[in-house]
Amino acid sequence: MEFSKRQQEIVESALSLTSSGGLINLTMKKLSLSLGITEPALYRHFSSKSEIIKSMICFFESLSEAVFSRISADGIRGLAAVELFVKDRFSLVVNKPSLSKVMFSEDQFIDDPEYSSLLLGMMHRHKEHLCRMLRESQEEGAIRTDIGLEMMFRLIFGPVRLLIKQWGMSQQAFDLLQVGDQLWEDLKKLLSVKEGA
Amino acid sequence: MEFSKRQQEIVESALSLTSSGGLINLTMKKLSLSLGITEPALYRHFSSKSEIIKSMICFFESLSEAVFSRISADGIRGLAAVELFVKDRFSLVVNKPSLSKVMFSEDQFIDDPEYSSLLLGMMHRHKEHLCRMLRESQEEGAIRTDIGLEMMFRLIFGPVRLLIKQWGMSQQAFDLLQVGDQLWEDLKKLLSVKEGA
Amino acid sequence: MEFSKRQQEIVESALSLTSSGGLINLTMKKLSLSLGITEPALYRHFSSKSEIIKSMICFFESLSEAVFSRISADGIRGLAAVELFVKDRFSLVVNKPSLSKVMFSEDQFIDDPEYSSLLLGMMHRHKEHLCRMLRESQEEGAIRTDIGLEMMFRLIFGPVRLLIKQWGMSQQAFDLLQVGDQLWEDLKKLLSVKEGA
Amino acid sequence: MEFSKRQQEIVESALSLTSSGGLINLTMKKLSLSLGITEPALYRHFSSKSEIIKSMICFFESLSEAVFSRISADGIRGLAAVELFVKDRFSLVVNKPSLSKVMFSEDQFIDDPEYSSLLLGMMHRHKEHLCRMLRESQEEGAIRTDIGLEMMFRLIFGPVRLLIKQWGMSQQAFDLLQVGDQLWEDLKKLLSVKEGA
DNA sequence: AATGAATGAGGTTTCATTCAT
DNA sequence: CATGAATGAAACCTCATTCAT
Repeated sequence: MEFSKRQQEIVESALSLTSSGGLINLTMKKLSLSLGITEPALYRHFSSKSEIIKSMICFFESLSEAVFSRISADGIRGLAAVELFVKDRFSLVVNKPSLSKVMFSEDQFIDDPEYSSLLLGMMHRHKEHLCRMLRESQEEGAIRTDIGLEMMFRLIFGPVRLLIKQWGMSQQAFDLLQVGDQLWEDLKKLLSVKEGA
Repeated sequence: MEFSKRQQEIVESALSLTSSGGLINLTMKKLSLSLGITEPALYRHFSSKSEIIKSMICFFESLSEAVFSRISADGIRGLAAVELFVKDRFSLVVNKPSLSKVMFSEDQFIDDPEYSSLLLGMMHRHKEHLCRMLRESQEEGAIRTDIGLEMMFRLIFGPVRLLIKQWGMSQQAFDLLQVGDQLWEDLKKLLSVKEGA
Repeated sequence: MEFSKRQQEIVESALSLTSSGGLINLTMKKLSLSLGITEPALYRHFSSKSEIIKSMICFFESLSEAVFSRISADGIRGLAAVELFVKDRFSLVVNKPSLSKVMFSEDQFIDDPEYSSLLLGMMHRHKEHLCRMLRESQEEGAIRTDIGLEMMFRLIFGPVRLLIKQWGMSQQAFDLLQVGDQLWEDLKKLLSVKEGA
Repeated sequence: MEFSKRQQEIVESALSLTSSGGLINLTMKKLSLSLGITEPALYRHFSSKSEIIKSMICFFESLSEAVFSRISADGIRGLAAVELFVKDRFSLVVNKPSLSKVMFSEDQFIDDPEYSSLLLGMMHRHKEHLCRMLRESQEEGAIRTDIGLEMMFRLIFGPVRLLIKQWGMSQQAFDLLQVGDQLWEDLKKLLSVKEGA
């Protein structure tokens, strides 16, 4: 899925519009205005609004894949890898706050099965990556083994998602990186192997 | 905020439409069709679409408040109260699966400050209730005290929200009540006071 | 297929637009303007442009069916019935010249199978009616029997159609009723049983 | 009116598009796609869409003129010449079925006086050619003389046009060449000088 | 000879809403 | 309490065409 420069600009504008007002706010007219072109011009680059929305989703996928690849290339595994991914999510969102309102907003894409299948696929791949890392962590003895991998995934990424959403909804009222670090510390406390055991 | 019978029917239909296709799918035309009346008739009961949307949000609030009141009336406190609330969320959603797609979809309502302030208020009140319960739990010695209340709220409700979302997106592919029980068991493991301490 | 008064007005306006400029000239905007209403108002009466076009076709069908019924009710049969139908076509077109440009313009409706099947059905029913009349004529001994019914249908209605089209394309340059009478006289000459036989 | 090779390709593609879906289906975009080039490239060869449409009409004219020339060059006259022309129409259409849907579709070109005058001229020239042939036939005593030339033109070509249209609309459901031969036989029966006279 | 990018006009349709009845 | 008819605004998209390259 290669994007031309113009296509990238369009997807970025689309993300920006979506972040401020949801998918409802993403119209071809507003999109073209925000790019300083006319509506028909958009259709030179994407055959439909659908394609633009799907490209937004792919853009997320590519962001995540990039992190997974980097982590893998650096030979990082186990809990350290999970930590890197989690903290990358936070800094991603801090550097581009508009993402915080779109990144975990699967609901908005429910209406079209075209989108939801794309999203489900993406979520599934993320989960696979992370469950693998968590398995490595358990094998290393870094985290407790009395909780299933799927559940552990939820226990970690549920709070991460909620924190990012709170940050977005509060208009960035707190320091996400700092609270994010704290969350990770607390997660480690919870997930570490019980001392007495 | 009292609702007439007709108004309740309208809000229920609105929820149903929103759950299948998001807010984008909630139009006055579809709403009137699903109720077997005409569009102008809706305006007899609500002055605008906005009012209907806000009523949907209030409906959620009332559902939650009812649980909090019942819990309080029964004299239940602390971790037991949290458990009741969490499990109530699961059974709520199981009994009305359409709710699973609307309940934690704050994103869709971001666009209008009118809605987001309502939602923020609601989320804030929930959090207050739950943080109070968690404080009680800590005071009872039922859960660890090395984690802040706000963070503990996220650690519990992040996974709860994510699980419900997974269930909704997977087309109810698994037994939410059973996995929800397991989640609660695992949460108790994590949050219980460490034995060795 | 009952039409409300407003629907009839719309179909008439649509026919008028189509007659001057073909289907290409039939747009919802022009249609609404010619009726003095706005575009959305049209959608109260027809769910789509397609429905309007199909109603135009049905309108033709009803015109023809009315003639067939009248002929049948008057107990007219055989060649006299054919003559009545043919001459009715001419006076129909003379009284509403715009029809001459739409009546035999099946080509314009080719693009949508929805339309062409409607048209084919209509043409087929016409042919059935007329072939029956021609059979009666043969049985009465009014016309020759050395030519098949289908072919006789073409030999009669081919020229009728062509004459009407010539009249329409020439901007009504000649007296259609008079030339039409002449055509019928000539057709009778051709089709009458050969004297010498 | 000389056409470059590329221009011929364009006109052929235009005919093909028009035959499947009418003039409405003839857009510069589809035309360019079907030729594997871009839209602006079309403007290298034709200054406008109008010119392409007019070229389509001229293409028909040239097809007909070619037949008339050949007939004339072969020294064929009278009824034999008419027969040749009629049968040429049938085989033309059989060899390129798409033509059957465009050839007698004058309606689609009515909207623009630019086109209709071209068409009227062409139809007029055809009629002149054929009326001349018919006059020769009468003079030869091959056909009856109690019917005017113009009317005889209609009596012959009305059925020919209708047959071709029926063939096109029926998706080539019958053997046009065979039924066409039968039509010609029947026409000869009708037009031949009455035996008894 | 052809392309990539763009445009103004206009296409069909849907939106929330109003008003007379 | 409800309807039928209508509306202005805006939705997505396609049209023929142009222009710099």
